[in-house]
Amino acid sequence: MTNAAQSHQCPIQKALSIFGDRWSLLVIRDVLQGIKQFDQLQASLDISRNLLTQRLKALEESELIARTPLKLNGKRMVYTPTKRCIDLLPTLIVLGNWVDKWEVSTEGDWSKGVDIETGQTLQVRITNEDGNEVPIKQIRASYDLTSEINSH
Amino acid sequence: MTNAAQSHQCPIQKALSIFGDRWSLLVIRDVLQGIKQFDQLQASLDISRNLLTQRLKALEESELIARTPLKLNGKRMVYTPTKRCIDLLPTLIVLGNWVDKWEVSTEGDWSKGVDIETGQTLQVRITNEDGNEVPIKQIRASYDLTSEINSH
DNA sequence: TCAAATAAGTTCAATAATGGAACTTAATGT
DNA sequence: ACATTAAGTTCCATTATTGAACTTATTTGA
Repeated sequence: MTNAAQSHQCPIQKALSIFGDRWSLLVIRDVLQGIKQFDQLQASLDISRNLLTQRLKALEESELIARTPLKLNGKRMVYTPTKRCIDLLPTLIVLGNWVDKWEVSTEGDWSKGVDIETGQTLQVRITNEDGNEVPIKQIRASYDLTSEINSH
Repeated sequence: MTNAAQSHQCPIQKALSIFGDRWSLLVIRDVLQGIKQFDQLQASLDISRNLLTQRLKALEESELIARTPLKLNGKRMVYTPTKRCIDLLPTLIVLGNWVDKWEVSTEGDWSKGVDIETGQTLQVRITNEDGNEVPIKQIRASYDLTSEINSH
């Protein structure tokens, strides 16, 4: 219980408090892919319906997903990503790139994002304020990782 | 149950199957920050000890964390990040940047990574193969998001 | 050297989260 | 009008997480 408070300030912790359960990020992925309706999400994810209801409600409250009637005052609903949700795309892309690099091929649609203009595969660069790429060994995460790198 | 198989091929799904529970990513964060011992991790995270045991074991099996005795044949253990774990840093940084952008300030150490050479804050760029930055609206995630962007 | 403190877990019972299946209610399509 | 589709809800079984006390071995310090 030494410094659990610190954890609470941490942005990673904050992010996990928003979509750090077993389903939310997959719901986000599907909504970003254009799946709009409850039953389609349920089928795509193979998630329990009551859980999907909960997750959608929570994501709506976090303003990551908007829930609007298909027709005015109708009961058929449509789920769409908000701007902040769309802004999670880079996160999903880096994560996808990591998996592609380190795990045996998963060959899904989501492997990498694609540049609409050129059709090219997207990459993620970590840069400093000068715009220069910073290699991982040169990153300090409030701790000097150069001493951490082992042989695995 | 339509295409749950598709989910299984997806790298996001794969990533979540490795560290997509409520604790693993925080364990990874702490280990990347240089926390090395069981009790220190437990105190920092305020996690139940038996769960921490489980998570460390799973992360070791996924080769994200190495568990080695502090002294040869000793019982005191040391947990360190593997290369693939260190390679998750960009993901953590993009995620942290997202939180910093969209959520009220959390002011933790982990806000952003830092370039050891210049001390500068790190940024994330999505680029195409030509090295040109690609704006989010120009990203296709197996679906054209330009039609998705709403007013939220 | 020997007792006290530290480290790394394990065990077990209580609580919370998730999963599965059937059910309700309203809107569509024919 | 009638069958079907869509969006949930309800309820129970299963699994995961939590909290606290307990074990075992290792250090540390008087």
